[in-house]
Amino acid sequence: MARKTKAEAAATREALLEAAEEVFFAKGVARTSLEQIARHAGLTRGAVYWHFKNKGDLFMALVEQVRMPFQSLMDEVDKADAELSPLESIRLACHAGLVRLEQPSYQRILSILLHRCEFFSDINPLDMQEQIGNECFEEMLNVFVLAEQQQLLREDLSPEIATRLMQSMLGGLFHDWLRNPGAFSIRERGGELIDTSIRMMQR
Amino acid sequence: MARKTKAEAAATREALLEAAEEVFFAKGVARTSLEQIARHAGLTRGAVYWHFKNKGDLFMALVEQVRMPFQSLMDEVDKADAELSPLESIRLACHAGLVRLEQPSYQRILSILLHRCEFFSDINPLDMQEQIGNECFEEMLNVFVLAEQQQLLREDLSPEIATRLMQSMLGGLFHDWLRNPGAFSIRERGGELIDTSIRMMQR
DNA sequence: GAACATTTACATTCAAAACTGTATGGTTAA
DNA sequence: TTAACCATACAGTTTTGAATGTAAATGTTC
Repeated sequence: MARKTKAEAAATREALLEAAEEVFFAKGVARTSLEQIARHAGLTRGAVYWHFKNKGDLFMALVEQVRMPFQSLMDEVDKADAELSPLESIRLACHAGLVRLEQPSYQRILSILLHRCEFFSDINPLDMQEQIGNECFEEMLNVFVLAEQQQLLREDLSPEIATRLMQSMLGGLFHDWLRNPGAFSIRERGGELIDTSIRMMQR
Repeated sequence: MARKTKAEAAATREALLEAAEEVFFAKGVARTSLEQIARHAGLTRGAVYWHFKNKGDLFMALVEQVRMPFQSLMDEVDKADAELSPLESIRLACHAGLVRLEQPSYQRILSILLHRCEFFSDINPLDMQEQIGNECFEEMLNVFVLAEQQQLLREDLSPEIATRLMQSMLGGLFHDWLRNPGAFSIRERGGELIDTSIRMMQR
């Protein structure tokens, strides 16, 4: 095969990732072969083995794209309005997270990670799930601590429990929704749950 | 091989299910072969193909064991004390659910269903997850409606939203915990979340 | 800047392993 | 005697990783 330019090579790498995303989503990770991915991208397994070490490596590269730290959502909100109360900031940041979920690619990769893959030879998707969750937890906790310092939280609610409540609720919601995104609107139902949660939490 | 008595045959069927449970849990469903399951039970693939049609059939038989309708938890609570307020009934039923999760077999099968299996040829674990969730939802909703009729719920909280909040929160909690049951005590953390949720929900 | 050498970016081919489903065989409970 | 219960043997497919081929892009030298 003729050698491609660096830009073309990068493009085929992207094409492989996109193909993997689609086939993984459609058939699950375990039941898709590298052959199928390559063909779906109009290439052969040679290309796959050139750009990635193996299936696990390809999977890792795919999931690397979905890091959604809570911090960036907060920044997004703070930039729009710097004078928000901590609870309102959390509320809006959660809403911003829902908006991001409307991006189809984002949706598919998250769905693959949560519902369409198992163990791997040396890859453990559960660890990735946990890592992403922990990052968000730490960042949200800081804001809830701020809310408590300003005496905005109910007296019988600690920042730790508040954070866990939000995390678990959102996590469960995402799981349910990604299982069947057509069943209901995530912005609508998620928005309701977020708003009522925050409302119940404030003093 | 010599023919076994009916009781012995039933015992080997159970042994196969138990072996499947352990190997599925340890290696994930996709990456375990029927050979491995049979050997782990001290048998051969012949036994597997006699008792089950194929891997999907074996998987179905395994998951059939974990139906946990919310109703049975409520009954369990009602039997202990018939004069409970609806909110207290829900609270105790959720606690009872946490207790059931301590049963190792229960834990493993649920973990397989949630985290250790993908699609199948004709089996879709996501449908099972959804079905189990929906059953619990309907039953819990009824009790929350009762709570509203007795004016025990916050005025700004509908029974539907209350139910969804509890469901999502518990679902997210289970997912997190089953990912790594050693990380924290489900009864402790789950108990906290349940209690605070109910407390925040009441008028 | 032209000629040459070297990599790159894949396609193609090959051997090996793993897994499945079925078919067959043997023994004993019914 | 029959057929349940399971072991064993067999054929077939699928997938993987590595080896090999190759033409163009890139680097190097003068």
